[in-house]
Amino acid sequence: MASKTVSDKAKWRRRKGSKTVYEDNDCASLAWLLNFRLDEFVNVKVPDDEQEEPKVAADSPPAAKKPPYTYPELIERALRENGELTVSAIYQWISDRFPYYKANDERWKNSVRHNLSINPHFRKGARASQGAGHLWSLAANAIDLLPLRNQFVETEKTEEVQEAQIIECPKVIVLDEAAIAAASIIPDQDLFTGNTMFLNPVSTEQVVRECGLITM
DNA sequence: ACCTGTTTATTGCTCG
DNA sequence: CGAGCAATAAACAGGT
Repeated sequence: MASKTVSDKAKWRRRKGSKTVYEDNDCASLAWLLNFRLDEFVNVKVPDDEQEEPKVAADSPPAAKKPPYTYPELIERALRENGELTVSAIYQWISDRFPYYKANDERWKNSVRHNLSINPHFRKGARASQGAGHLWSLAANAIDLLPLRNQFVETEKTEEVQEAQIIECPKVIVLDEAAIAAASIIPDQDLFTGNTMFLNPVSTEQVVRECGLITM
């Protein structure tokens, strides 16, 4: 909070680093999605079934620790449980379960909004019935990728295979991205809860076309 | 005015 | 050590 006395020049100088990752080229930007985001979800956080809240959440004492979940994970869980939520409902869900976020603190809410915006895992839906804001839902159900990632986690050796796919087979990336995008808007089943997620019925082809994923 | 959503910047941490 | 990511902060625009 305090240390924000940076000159504008410094700001402009900085902004190259991590941004280029998902802006500069289509395939690479999607590769990162496959590469780390799903990996995180599968790898660490989502235990077999409903372990739900970490021990902290159950009946946590005043000095609640920060949950070992990233914001995307928290949001994802909220959305998996509820399908579609408004931003404020997501706030509610998180603060209900994690006393750490009980405080009416603008910081973590800002982070939640930030994550919703920048993370392709989340998809902005229709406007909420009343008030400002939209309904948010999970974009990629990763129905194919989750098991895939599990394997990778289990056997580290296969990491090379994974890399090879991403680097050597752009088409795979394109198709995966199409699958992800399509999965987000086609009725599908949630891997963990079994919830059916209905959104706009759009064909994979259409998604591919509209996203400009067909290059040849 | 407030809430929501987007974007940019910065910092800290992890990993190769 | 550099690159990349998560978290955080903040500015800004649009909607109600």
